Amino acid sequence: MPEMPEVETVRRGLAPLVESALIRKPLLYYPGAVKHPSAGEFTRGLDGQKIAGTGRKGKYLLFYLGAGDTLVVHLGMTGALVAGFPSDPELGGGKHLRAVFPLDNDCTLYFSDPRKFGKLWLLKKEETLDCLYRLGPDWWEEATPLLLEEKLAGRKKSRLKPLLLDQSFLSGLGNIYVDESLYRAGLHPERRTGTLTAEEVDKLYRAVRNTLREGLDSGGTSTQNYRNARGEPGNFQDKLSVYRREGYRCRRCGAVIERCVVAGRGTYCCPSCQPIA
DNA sequence: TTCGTCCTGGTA
DNA sequence: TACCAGGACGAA
Repeated sequence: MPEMPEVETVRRGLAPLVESALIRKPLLYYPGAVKHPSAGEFTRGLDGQKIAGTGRKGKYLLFYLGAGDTLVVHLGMTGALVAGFPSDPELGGGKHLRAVFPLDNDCTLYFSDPRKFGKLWLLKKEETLDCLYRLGPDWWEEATPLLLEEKLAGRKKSRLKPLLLDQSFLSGLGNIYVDESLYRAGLHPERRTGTLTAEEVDKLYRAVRNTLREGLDSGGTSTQNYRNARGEPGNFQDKLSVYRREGYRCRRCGAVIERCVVAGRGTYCCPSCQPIA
C-alpha cells in the first residue's frame, strides 16, 4: 500500500523521466478515476501541458504543469505510476490499466490500479483541493519534535493508532508504517495520547522518522501491488518487525506477535514490547 | 469518534 | 463461495 516512502520513491523515480516533457493526448480507460473536473475536461486540459516539476504532500503526488495547473494523483491502495517506453511489454499494467499519459520525450506514464481506489485530479491555477487543504503537516518534510508535542497536546483523549492514521493530524503514514513505528517506540496502538510521558513522545517521533527513513532507503514496502516508477518492487517488507507477522516471534524479545483490529484496520503488535499500560 | 462504503484480487 | 485487505470520505 503506498504510504509516504512508496509515494516519495515513485516521485523521485519519475522526476528525471517526466520533468520538462509535454503530455500528448492522454488516454483514460477508467473515467471513474478522475474526481475533478469531468473526465473529458481532464484529458483535454492535460493535452499539450508541460510537466514543470513534481511534488508530494502526504500520500498525494503532484505534477506542476507549465500553465500553473496541477495534476494530482493518489495511488489509493494498489495504484502504480510507471514510466517507460511503449515497446516494453512488461509496462502498462495489463487489464488494470486506468490511464496513459504519453510524453513527447518518447517516455510514457502508465497509471494502473487493480482495485480502483486511486484518484486523479486536474486543478486549475486558482483551484484548491479540499483533501489537500485539510492535510496536516507532512511527517517527512515538516514534522518536528516540538510540532508533534504541540499537536498531541490538543488530542489528549485520542488513541495512538487512529490518530496517526488521521491525515489531518500529520500526513503520510498508513497502516504499515504506523504499526512498525509504534513497535519501535514500544507503544501500544490503543494507548491514549494523554498518558504519554515527554520521553515517550520523543520516542514516538524518532520511531516514526526512523521507520520512514528506512522505508525510503529500502525503496518502499511491496506486500501486494506496490511498484516504483520503473515497475520494480521495494524491499522494506523483508525488514518489517510486526506488520503481517502474526504468530511469529518478536525479534527483540521472543514473544508471539499478535493481531487485533483497531480503527477497523488489521493491527499488529508485540504484547511484551508494547504493553497496553 | 466510529462505522460503512467504495472496489477487486487473493485466499480460506 | 465467502470474506478479507485498506485510504479517504461522509454519515451517524
